[in-house]
Amino acid sequence: MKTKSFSNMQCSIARTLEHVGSWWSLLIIRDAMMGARRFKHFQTSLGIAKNTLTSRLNDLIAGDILEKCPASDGSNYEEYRLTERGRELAPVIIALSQWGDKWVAHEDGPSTMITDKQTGERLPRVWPRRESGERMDLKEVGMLRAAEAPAKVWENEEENTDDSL
Amino acid sequence: MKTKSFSNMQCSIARTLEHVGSWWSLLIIRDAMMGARRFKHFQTSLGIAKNTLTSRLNDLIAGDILEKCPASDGSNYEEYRLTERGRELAPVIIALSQWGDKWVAHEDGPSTMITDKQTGERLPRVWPRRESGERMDLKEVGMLRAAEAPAKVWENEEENTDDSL
DNA sequence: TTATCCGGTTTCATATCGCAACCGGATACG
DNA sequence: CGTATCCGGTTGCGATATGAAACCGGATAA
Repeated sequence: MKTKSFSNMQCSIARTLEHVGSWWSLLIIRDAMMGARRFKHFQTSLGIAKNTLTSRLNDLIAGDILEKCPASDGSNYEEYRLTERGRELAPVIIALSQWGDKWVAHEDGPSTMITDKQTGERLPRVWPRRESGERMDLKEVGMLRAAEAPAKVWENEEENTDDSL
Repeated sequence: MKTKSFSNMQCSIARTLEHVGSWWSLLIIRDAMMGARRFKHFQTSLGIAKNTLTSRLNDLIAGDILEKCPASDGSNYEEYRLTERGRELAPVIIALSQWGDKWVAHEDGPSTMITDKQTGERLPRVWPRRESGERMDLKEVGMLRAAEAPAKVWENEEENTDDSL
């Protein structure tokens, strides 16, 4: 028996989690975004078992999030680099980081700062906005079932169907 | 032997994943954001095993992401609702959804639309921006180790230390 | 030429998860 | 009132995922 796969679900969130939803994946991607390239970087930074790391790295390569390429330092080894798909996960990583900073901060303060490289300033929170760039209130955001999608099981109930965002 | 915990890590991303990093957590939160309230809603929508769902719901309650409160439909049952902490995970959910829409879309199209309730329009992508609201290029975003944090293991190497975002 | 580093693989014990059966209290039905 | 069904679980079991430690072959360093 396999652990259930999300890949057949139509939902984009489920399909994304199929790629990055296991325990270590997002931390590996975080380290890659912070400059980790080599097996040992990930291994010592994360304290992950080597076989598990091998497995997760291969999954990320199979999902085209990372790619293996010749080491940039001249050695014969290879290194792991983010693909564009991988780099575009930055909003997810940043959102997770900022939520953690606000709600579950470590007593010593955050260990990672997400900044504007030009100014060195910390970025404002990644947040839903209108086309104009204006920040939205969460109450203004709708998460709706697309017309073609199967009905939510809790729809057509007596009460209401508004989402609670 | 337990699966390794992230809670002792200083990194906010790891600390957040401690709450929402297991396979089902974010899908449960997604369903809650789309209006799911009752045990059976989650169970039939996700196709998750009941004991696993019980476990995940209790974890989310322990993490103050969900709370149990009397049912709004007058029955004697209870229902699960997002706390404010939970609602503030919306940027994470939206970022995951939008990444999936772009990179791993289902052939039938996305099943979930994230919209502006006022206009019904789809939201632009959640993305790092400056205080002004201007969208940033990922190359302009820095993910830096805070001064107090332990050094990254790949720092002080011959090559360079710029991150690759 | 020997020792160490690097990036793994293998083996084994434990932990997590899916599945199906069961269960007790609440509700619905006749 | 009596029985059946719904709801929200719990229990037991087998399969999968993970961690720890030992081992390994090729590249590099001394």
